[in-house]
Amino acid sequence: MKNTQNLSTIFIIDDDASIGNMLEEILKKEGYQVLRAYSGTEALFVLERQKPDLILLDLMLPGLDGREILPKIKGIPVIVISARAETEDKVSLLLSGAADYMTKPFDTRELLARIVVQLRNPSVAGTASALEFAGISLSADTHQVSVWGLPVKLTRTEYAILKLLMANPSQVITKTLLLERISEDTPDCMESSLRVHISNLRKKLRDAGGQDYIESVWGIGFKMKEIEN
Amino acid sequence: MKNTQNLSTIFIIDDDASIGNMLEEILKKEGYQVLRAYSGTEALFVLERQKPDLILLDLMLPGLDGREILPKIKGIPVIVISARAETEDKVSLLLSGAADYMTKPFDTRELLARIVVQLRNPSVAGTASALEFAGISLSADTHQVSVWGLPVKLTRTEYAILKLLMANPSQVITKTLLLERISEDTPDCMESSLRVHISNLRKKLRDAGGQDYIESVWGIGFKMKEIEN
DNA sequence: CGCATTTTTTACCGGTTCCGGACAACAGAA
DNA sequence: TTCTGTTGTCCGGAACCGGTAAAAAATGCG
Repeated sequence: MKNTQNLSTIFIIDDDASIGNMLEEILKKEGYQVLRAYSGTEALFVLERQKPDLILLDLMLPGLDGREILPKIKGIPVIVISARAETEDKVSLLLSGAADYMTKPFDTRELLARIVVQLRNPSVAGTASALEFAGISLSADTHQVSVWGLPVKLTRTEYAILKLLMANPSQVITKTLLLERISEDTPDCMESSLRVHISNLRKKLRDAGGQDYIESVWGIGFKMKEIEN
Repeated sequence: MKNTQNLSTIFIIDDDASIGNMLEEILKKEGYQVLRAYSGTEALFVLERQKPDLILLDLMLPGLDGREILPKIKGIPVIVISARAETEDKVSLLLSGAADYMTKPFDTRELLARIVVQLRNPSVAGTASALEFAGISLSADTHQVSVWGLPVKLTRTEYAILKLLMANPSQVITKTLLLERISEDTPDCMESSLRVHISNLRKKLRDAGGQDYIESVWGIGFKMKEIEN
């Protein structure tokens, strides 16, 4: 069963033309859309305007190393392809955010299978465009939120928090997870800020909807309150 | 700081005791909760009552083959471990739903990294890490506990204790182990405190369920009481 | 540059939870 | 039984956490 309908876009980042061409050919034969980049800087440039569903990243790159661009990729699964077979390399790359690691030379059938595995994941691929929860509606494209029709003006952070909470209703979101998602690269110690943001968000929602929507779980984090009609 | 709170449960399905024991030891050292099963049928039986966060599945199993139980697992990532290195095996297993595939012998560091990759996934909305025992249900998602449907409000420590006890039902948990897991950053948290926590936990469960669920083993520790219907 | 908005820090309060001692109740050994 | 070590529970103080307001710092905008 091939992906003949749901053609996903795969981004090949590889300076080696021969391997890249072979991959492109195989992937296209499988019905995938293919993007190409031949250096790390080029890859980042492409990623600024396009959002592929999967990235095949060769580590040996001119200019920016693969290791350096991996942390800059967010929300897209990355399969690292490398000639290095040492465990240290695999471990460090996987822990740095890679979704999988294949050693050259590899069997293309296995690569194709592992690509399917990644694309099968409904994680970030289709970022839900609209969320709805007990009167709160949140649209991703317009970045607007309304409670029972009344528009509510939220700041960027408040919006991010609410989105994360509404994406997993009735599930506790850890404070650490919230902090990671909201302010990506601050080392630590803004747990107090989170409290303030939650407080402000609560207030705005309460002013618009008349009730408190966010529940705090002592010592753990926050969740959307279960509302019974 | 280490993730003391979010210890995930990993389910090892392997009939080979030596490999299984080694895995269990390593995983526990990493702070994971471990479940074991030694056959396919046993694995399915366990999965009816518990929902781990990840499954390590050895293909060579007595009775039900690993291939047969893989399709029955839904919503939990499965890392297949097998001695067969042929591409056909990898491909078929990956396409059948496996999240990853490791060939024996493998480097445990790589396995640990790949486990992290799977657990890192903002997992399927499905309820992971749910435990059920004689009317007590404990869900990791909502961080809530209920006895025969009645919600019980537990402290963070109480929750941790109960989770540890319920993860290994009818097995004595030593006081020292409980102390290690619960207050990771207190040098030697007094044993008297643990007694208090257990006492409070007992009281809350008793108030909701009408009976005492925790049994104390003189001089050793605690375990869940065996309850006959 | 000045101004407005947003984010972060700081401080404080009230409530929750934890700790560890005290002491009675209990189980096991002699 | 008596003695000894363990367990269950009560309790006060300490430490911690969460909510909010106000100030300070950072950011965006014209």
